[in-house]
Amino acid sequence: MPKTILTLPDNSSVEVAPGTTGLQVAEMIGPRLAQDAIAVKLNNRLVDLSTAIQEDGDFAVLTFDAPEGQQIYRHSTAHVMADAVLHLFPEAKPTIGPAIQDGFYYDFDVPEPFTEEDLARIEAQMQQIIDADTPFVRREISAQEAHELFGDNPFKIEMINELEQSGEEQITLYEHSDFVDLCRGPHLPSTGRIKAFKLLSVAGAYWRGDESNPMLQRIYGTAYPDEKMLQQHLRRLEEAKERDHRKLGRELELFTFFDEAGAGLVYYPPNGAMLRQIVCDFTTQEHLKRGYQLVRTPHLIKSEIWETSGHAQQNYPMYYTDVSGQSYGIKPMNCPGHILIYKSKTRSYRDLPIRYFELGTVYRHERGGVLHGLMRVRGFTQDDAHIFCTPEQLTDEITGVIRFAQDMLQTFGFAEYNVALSTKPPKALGSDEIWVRATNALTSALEAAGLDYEEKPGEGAFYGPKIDISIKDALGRFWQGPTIQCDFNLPERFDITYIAEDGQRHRVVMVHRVVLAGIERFLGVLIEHYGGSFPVWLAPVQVKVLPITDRNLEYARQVTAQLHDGGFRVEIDEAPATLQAKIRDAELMKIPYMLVVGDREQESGQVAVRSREAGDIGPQPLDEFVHHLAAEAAART
RNA sequence: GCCGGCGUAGCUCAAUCUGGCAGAGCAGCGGAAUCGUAAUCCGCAGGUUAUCAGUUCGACUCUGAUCGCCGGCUCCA
Repeated sequence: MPKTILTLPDNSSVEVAPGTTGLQVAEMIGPRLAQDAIAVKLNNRLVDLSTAIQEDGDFAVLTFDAPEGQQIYRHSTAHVMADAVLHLFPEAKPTIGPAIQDGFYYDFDVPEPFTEEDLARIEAQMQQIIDADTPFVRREISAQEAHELFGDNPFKIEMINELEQSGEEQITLYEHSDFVDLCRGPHLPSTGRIKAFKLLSVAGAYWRGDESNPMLQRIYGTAYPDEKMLQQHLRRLEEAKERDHRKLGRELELFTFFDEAGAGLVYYPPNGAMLRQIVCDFTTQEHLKRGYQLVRTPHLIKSEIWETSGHAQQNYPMYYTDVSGQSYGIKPMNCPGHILIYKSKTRSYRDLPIRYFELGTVYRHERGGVLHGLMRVRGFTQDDAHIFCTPEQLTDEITGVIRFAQDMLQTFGFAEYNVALSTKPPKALGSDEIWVRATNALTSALEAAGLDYEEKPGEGAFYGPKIDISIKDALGRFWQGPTIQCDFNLPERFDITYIAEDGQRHRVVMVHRVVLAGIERFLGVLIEHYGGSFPVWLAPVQVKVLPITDRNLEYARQVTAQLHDGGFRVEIDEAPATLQAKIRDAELMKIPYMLVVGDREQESGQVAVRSREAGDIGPQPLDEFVHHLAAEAAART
């Protein structure tokens, strides 16, 4: 009797009769696994638990622990949601409903947008469908049949046409009870397997993300294998709200916007301006250490330069101003300014690489709907540098930038990041040779740094390949961080060259790179990462001195002055309030250290230290505290 | 820019649905109290209800436009 041999993830293998289903194999491995099983991965293909296995190969049972398992679980929930929506809104046309990070959505074409109230009704209907526990059934039909089945849904017809064009002969359907959807699958065995779900929000979304297409109504939701995990997820969302940099920014007086002064334009009151300055000073010093040279370029540049750079023709969202018949563009990027400085002299190969650094403030007219606190603004400052080098120097330069970025991220407490390499897009400038060379430089630099990276083929800019690093914050969310872009375009447009050993002019290679990237966005991420509780080296106010009574004011002022003279950021709370009230105020402002000074401290020349993290840690001589504080600040922890 | 939801004191919110004198807590200011590790007490002040226009005897409330914010789409550092 023939046997099918399956190799399990632990490299052991099992032999089963051909036609055994994935679920049966899972049962053989263990009843618990069978219970948790969502689908099966067979030779890297995802299949239903009910699929009969006819081939040898690698076999894995997917549970919710696997990313694919989560996606399948949630996508099945999306089907159930679509079913519920059609029950309640028979005129709705379902379109697509994929699983996404932490959940799923489904887009519908409906005459009237859904309301928040509709979500509760849809949830109730979904629960009924789940309680009915009907199986998800896979079915394959011909394209012809699919056209008939989905004839009244132009979105599904569009997808069917595309499937046909890509050579699919059979169209796969999944159905449960009377709901049928075009779907590759796989799915859960039955609706009853969905244990905990919640619909979260409604929003408009364009069909296929293209704004020339009709706008659909999207419902976001999430699903987990048990109520506890769902509640945990919802708590994380609540926690994220508490750490929202917009809320903390107001409470800690870090930044603000003025409705009357313009959207997306940031104002920094003293605390925020101090934090920003600390970050800017730090990145400037770190650049200087690494052989970058400081340059400075104006905010206004004649529009002709923006024509040379190509921004004007691209309709880049720039601000322009016209004075006495001369048009100026407010810079949306720092590169042209740096290029002008480079071009102001003839450069020899001996001069290269040249690394120009500027905390460059740029303005971009971002569309109204995309502005978001500090994360997306219209005026922002980049820790921007441009490296002008020879093709041979590219690998070393990029390696240096990656190391730099790693150091900086570590200092700010970001331990994890994702790295993406975007390569040559279909429409690109520059020779194949230079693209290969630059792409190799980027990959070998990534390998030299020992970084895992995801390759995004064809996603580079038209002018060159790039590396994007996104950083993971304390809540596990990823944010766009450092980027490194090779540029073959501007060196051509501005005709920038160097004289090589052969005495001839050669085209320079240009690298654009930011480390913290937009300082505003970086501060936003930093605020959320630390939840506003900044380490001593970053805290706008490091120490608050709290005199207990008016008798202690004079001593408290001495303590304050001594710390201030020592270079620390210190404030005194002279308000006629109780100690408890002063402590509360300082705690709410998340100040790292409070120094309580009363009669006892005054007599002994000490300070009673209260730390944000550890609470009351008792009296000590001021010198001892200063020593400790200086060490903590210097360690940047 | 698009879809939807919003905009009341510095902040958090009431009154808006059903048009009829805009109200509270915190913060602020004044005073009393001088207190030992997360809110002392009393008092005062604070508003062209985002802006502009319309409907109405009368608009925070209804309508429209503009500005701004929020959740998304798209874009992006």
